[in-house]
Amino acid sequence: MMRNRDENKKDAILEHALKTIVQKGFDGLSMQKLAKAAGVSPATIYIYFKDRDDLLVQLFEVHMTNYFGYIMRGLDPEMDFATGLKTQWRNRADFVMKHPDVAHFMEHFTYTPLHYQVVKKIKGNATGNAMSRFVQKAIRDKQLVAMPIEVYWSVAFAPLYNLLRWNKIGNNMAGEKFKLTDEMMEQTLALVLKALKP
Amino acid sequence: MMRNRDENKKDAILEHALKTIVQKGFDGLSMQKLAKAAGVSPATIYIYFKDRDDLLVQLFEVHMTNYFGYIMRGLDPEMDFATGLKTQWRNRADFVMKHPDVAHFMEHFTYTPLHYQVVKKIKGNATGNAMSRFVQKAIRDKQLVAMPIEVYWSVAFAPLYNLLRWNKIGNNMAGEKFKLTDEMMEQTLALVLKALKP
DNA sequence: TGTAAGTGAACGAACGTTCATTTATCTTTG
DNA sequence: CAAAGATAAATGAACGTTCGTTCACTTACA
Repeated sequence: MMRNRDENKKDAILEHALKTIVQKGFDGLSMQKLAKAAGVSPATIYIYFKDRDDLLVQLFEVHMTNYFGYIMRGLDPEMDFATGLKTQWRNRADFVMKHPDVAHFMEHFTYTPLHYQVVKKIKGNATGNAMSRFVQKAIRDKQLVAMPIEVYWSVAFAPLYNLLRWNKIGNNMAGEKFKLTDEMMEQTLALVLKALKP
Repeated sequence: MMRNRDENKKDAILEHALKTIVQKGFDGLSMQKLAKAAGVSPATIYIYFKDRDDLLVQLFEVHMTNYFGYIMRGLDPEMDFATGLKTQWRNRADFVMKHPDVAHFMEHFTYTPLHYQVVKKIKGNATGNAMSRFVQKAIRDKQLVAMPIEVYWSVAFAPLYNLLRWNKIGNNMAGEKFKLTDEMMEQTLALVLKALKP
């Protein structure tokens, strides 16, 4: 009776939107140029998205969902703390290295007013729950100092993301050339483990 | 012979630009609305700024310079490591708490294409040099494990900024309500010191 | 053949920027 | 020490362009 939607079109739109935002910023993304780049009519975009904001929010949600799935790979709740943390570091680093534009976009989006309307939706998601259980078990097993989950996350992962960010930019905080090496990442993980272990 | 510029106008323009960007994002900032908000003519903006990009770059540079000055307050190169780090944590936290919009804007700007043209200018600045000397002295005095400056910065400050960011948003990584307490900050600093001390 | 996907052209609004003009304040002059 | 003259600050209106979005219409499939 009715014609099916061509999901390739939606994907093409999202893909080019991501690329443009990373290269030109949010104010460099126009619907008409995006349509041209994705090879569709401007009106087609409005079949798949309510408006520009909806497109941006969906773009973020698609990648966030995908990312949340990725970082839990090979993670076993019965793992000891150090192994589990190392696995999560590897997953997060692999993802960011493989998809630097996606990582850049997701972090950039965080500073956007649109982010506020997404934040509320992610409450009670599977990834957050799994991490929470992992941390609580490690504390119970005396492999991790007792602390609020936010303190844990900040000490455990913020240093990694910072290194990955500088690596993407190619400069450190002083504007000097910077390239992240495996050795540096291992050294940083070791320091983080030293901080967190009892 | 000539009429002097009214620097209050420039300040008003920059101030309202900052506020708008934080509230509406970069694509929410238009020159005509900005002029109206700052109480000047659109043409006046172009006396003080070459174009929109120049305005944004100058806005960033003004606040970055000011911030770099702020975080070095009360910092003595002869301080022992733990005291020096604690001082820098207090300075950075104070600034972000006192000027949350400025901090938000500066971090947001970092993800913008414009940031690339600023990064190169900051090479060899006084703040970077002072921090470098502080770290090298601490290593020499055996108060700090030897490590690249980027690893040091990431472990030393990334957790703090992460907590401050969540505090500003009012949510943690799982979308739950979050408010940063002094106790949490002290606990995090203690963990960081544990990681960095030999 | 009915229905929704998909389109190109067009809408008014808003965009960044500039132009022609006026205004304010400085230096010079008498 | 006031008036004249010079210069750049400051302006409101307007420029052409591009913006997000929609409309009237065609196309393709169930």
